[in-house]
Amino acid sequence: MKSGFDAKNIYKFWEDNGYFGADIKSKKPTYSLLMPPPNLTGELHLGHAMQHSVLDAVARFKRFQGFNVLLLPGVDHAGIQFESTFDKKIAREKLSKQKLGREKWLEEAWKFKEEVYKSVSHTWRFLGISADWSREVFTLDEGPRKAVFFEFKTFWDRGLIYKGPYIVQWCPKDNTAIENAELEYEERKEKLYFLKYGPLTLATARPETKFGDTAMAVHPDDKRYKQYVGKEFEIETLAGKKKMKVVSDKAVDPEFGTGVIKVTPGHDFADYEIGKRHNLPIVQVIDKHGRLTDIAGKYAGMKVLEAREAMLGELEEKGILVKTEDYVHNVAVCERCKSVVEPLISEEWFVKVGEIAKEAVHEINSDKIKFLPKNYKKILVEWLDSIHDWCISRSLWWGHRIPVWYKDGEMKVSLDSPGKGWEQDEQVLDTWFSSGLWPMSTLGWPFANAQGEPSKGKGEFDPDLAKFFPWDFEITAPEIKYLWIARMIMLSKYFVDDIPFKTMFFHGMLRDLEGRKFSKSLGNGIDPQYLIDNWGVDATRMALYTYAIPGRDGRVSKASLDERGKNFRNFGTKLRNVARYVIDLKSESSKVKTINADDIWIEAELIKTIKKVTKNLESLELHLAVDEIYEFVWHQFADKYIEQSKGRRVEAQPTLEYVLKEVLILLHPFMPFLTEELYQKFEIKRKSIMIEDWPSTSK
RNA sequence: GGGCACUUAGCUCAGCUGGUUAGAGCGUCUCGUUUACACCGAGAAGGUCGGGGGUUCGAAUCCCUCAGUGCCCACCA
Repeated sequence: MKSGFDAKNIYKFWEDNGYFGADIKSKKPTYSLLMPPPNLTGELHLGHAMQHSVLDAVARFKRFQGFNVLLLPGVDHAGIQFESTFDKKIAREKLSKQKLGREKWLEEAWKFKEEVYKSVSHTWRFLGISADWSREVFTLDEGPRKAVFFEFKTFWDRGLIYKGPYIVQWCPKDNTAIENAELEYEERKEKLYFLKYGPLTLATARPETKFGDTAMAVHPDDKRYKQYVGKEFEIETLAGKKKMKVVSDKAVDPEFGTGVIKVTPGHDFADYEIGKRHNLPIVQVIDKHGRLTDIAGKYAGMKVLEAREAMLGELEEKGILVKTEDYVHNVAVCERCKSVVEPLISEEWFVKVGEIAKEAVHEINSDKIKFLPKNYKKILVEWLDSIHDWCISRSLWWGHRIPVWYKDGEMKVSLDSPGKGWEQDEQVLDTWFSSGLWPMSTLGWPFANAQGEPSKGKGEFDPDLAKFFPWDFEITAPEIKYLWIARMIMLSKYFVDDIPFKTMFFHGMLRDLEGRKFSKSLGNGIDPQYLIDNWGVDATRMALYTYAIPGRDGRVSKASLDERGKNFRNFGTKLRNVARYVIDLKSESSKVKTINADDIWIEAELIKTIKKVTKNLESLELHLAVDEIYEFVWHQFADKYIEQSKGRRVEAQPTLEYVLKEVLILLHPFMPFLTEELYQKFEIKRKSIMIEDWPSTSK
């Protein structure tokens, strides 16, 4: 290495020497790691820094062990999240979607994406991530675009995709349908209103949906109301009198409220089902902006909560509102923007995933995937067992546009425009529709062969897929286990008939001291760059590894991270001083090798440490590996052996050098920069510590 | 309502395929200006491993139970 030893130079030195690249022609055994693509909505956060550091440590370890390692990097376009971040940004510049128009908006969005990407990319290099940058993928790249089209086309041709008006969870703020898995529930203290409907009284939390009621329902076995079932009554509404039937349905809980419910098929999932069973009409009361429609008369245009407040007086006046009770229940909110979602009817695209999920369950139950922690196997199987059709359309602009074209009532599935006059579907595909293909689309699937034909699977025409798939290692946060992990397992099985990865590592969530997730809105985030600036990259990585335990959340604060950062910074200094003592200040080595009890002891301890660290790395318990090396270097090698060597320095020199060199290699996966710097001080050496061999214990 | 975790020193946490006096970092206290290092060294105090019960020669580690905390899923209007 020519110039100085700062991290930047070291990183460039590695990159220039091609140490990060995977070799498709290599005869060595393969070990592949897939980076979970971070969302391009801001800088990398601590969780990213942790998972990417883990990937890097494993990658470096496997290289030492002689594997042909592929660590493939990439980023995700993150549909809803990116779009709302970007819209907020342009709102500050007094711009909007309406003002810009789709084309211009997309143009600006891509510029913003590049901006954010730069910072992410910079942080990766700062962290020392040894990824194969020549293979980096963005989910909106041409490769994934074709993969997504292939996915859509295949589902379409096989009749698994359908479009139609269905009840969906609608986020009025993001203005798009979202999935159940994208919801959160918040406990709210609200009121339960008892309303008089003809001869019956019923309880509801949502009087504003009254305009959309098309029936009343009771439980079939409820003796109290048997006489009313099937009959029609005239009831008083705020928009005049209206005829309404009483139906019986087992979905009604006779214990709740009065045992009677109003059925609003347009704005409630359960009611929608009841409506289907009894052929009830659907009336839209709430529009896609969360406001009441014209049918609500003078309440039209009001937001849901406003309308609810506003209509209470009139309800009471007309004697419809009988009483109110305090009521605590869970309200569904959008996971991204936290606004209350409205179930409503919308024209959306769906995939029938039942059979695909079944196959995925078989795959998981065959234990070909090792889950860490292992209880995630059960968690995923349970979710897949009760899966419902996947709503894949989003009313957004940022994403893969639905590859369907219309002209004169005709419709065509095509990647690009079929010709003049064809209009493309306005909607884009759910982000996870493309992310679910990540394990394959990153390897060139499905058009990897020379003929440009879709591949049938891991065949001879897909050299990358054949070589690196399934991935040996994948890591992620537990929060996207259904959205992403389950989808990858389903889609891999369906399209290439295999598992996507052999080991699936779910790390814990880093939380603040109150146990809350880190989020921009809470402002409790800790920037990894802050830690790097204060304690250095290597120390930051070490601190993060102590939290990288499968399935265990970690509570951290700036202070607690500073504490660990400082500790490992000190450890780095310790190691630097050890190296100074051993190498810089070395006296002549003894020609005759004399071994005493101390030498035998330290070598035995070293062997023990190598064994433990190797085992811990194999089992992906990085926190234990870090602990072992720390203990050995500081308290055995430095405090004991080096202290005792001072009286017999010349004799001890070969052992000092031997142990130090082994230690540097053991530590390199975790502290790559410092170990490379110190390694370069040895006179007889390979060009880089990265091309050393993992210490052997057979000595 | 269902499921899954967690509860170990003042703080944040390791350890848990059962086995010598239960560990780390930080914090606290005592001592130390030795020629790698004060971003240091030597040493000390501090825990009935949430409560109770069981299995065992032996349990922080396995089983049952209770309590508290957290997370996930479902969701009743």
